[in-house]
Amino acid sequence: MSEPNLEKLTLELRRGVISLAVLSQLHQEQYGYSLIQRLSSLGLHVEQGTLYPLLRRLEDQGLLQSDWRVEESRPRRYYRISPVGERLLPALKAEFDDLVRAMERML
Amino acid sequence: MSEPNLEKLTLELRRGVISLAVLSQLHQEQYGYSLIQRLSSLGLHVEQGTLYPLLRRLEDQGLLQSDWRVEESRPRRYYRISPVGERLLPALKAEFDDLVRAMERML
DNA sequence: GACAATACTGTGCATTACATAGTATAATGT
DNA sequence: ACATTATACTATGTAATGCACAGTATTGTC
Repeated sequence: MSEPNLEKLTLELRRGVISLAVLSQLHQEQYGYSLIQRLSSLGLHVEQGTLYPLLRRLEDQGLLQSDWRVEESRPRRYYRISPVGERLLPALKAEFDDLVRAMERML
Repeated sequence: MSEPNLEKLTLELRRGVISLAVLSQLHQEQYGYSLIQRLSSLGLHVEQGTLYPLLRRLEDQGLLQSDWRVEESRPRRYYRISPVGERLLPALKAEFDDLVRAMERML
């Protein structure tokens, strides 16, 4: 019998919503580090090793846009949601709401 | 650029909650096939290839118990939540509620 | 000048939903 | 009587991804 791990299960719970959370926060542009702090302040803790690859994946899929800026005190890559992402976000929100309602019927 | 796939994202969304949904429905014992139908009627569609391995994993982790019955018309494996699962379920529910609240703050 | 905070990149592992295929029995239709 | 559908499960392989871990480098702060 393998360990019954609450953390493993909650990990899976969080997993799905992270993309949604990221997309929802990038109407205003953000760089990775600031986004981590923002999500954290909203109650969603995401590791660097999770967020940075995720941002690259989402950009690779065309849902985000980014540019690298060196003018500021420190070089940063700024991300914002793309038009494709804007179109997709409401559908994803709707899916999430459906899921929440389904879970409410169960619990 | 790889395809921006809504299905891929919603897949990830559903992924985490499936375990929670399964645990929540097994206060009354169920066999796999009936559970699939029950979840489906509640709005959560789960494939056989997802549920059967999941049931075995959850049992392997000690969150479920099962027994194989041949007396009935057709042999079936009945699952129900274990005492360990009962203890863990409220914590998992709480995590889910936290997540939902965090998402509400974002969307 | 040591230390923490900031900001990013890269590699590798473990987990898991699903696709797909296969097995087998019971119920239903014609 | 026979075909089809619904029931019920097992098994294998793949792709995706969160995180651990390691590394790089700059900027405050004490």
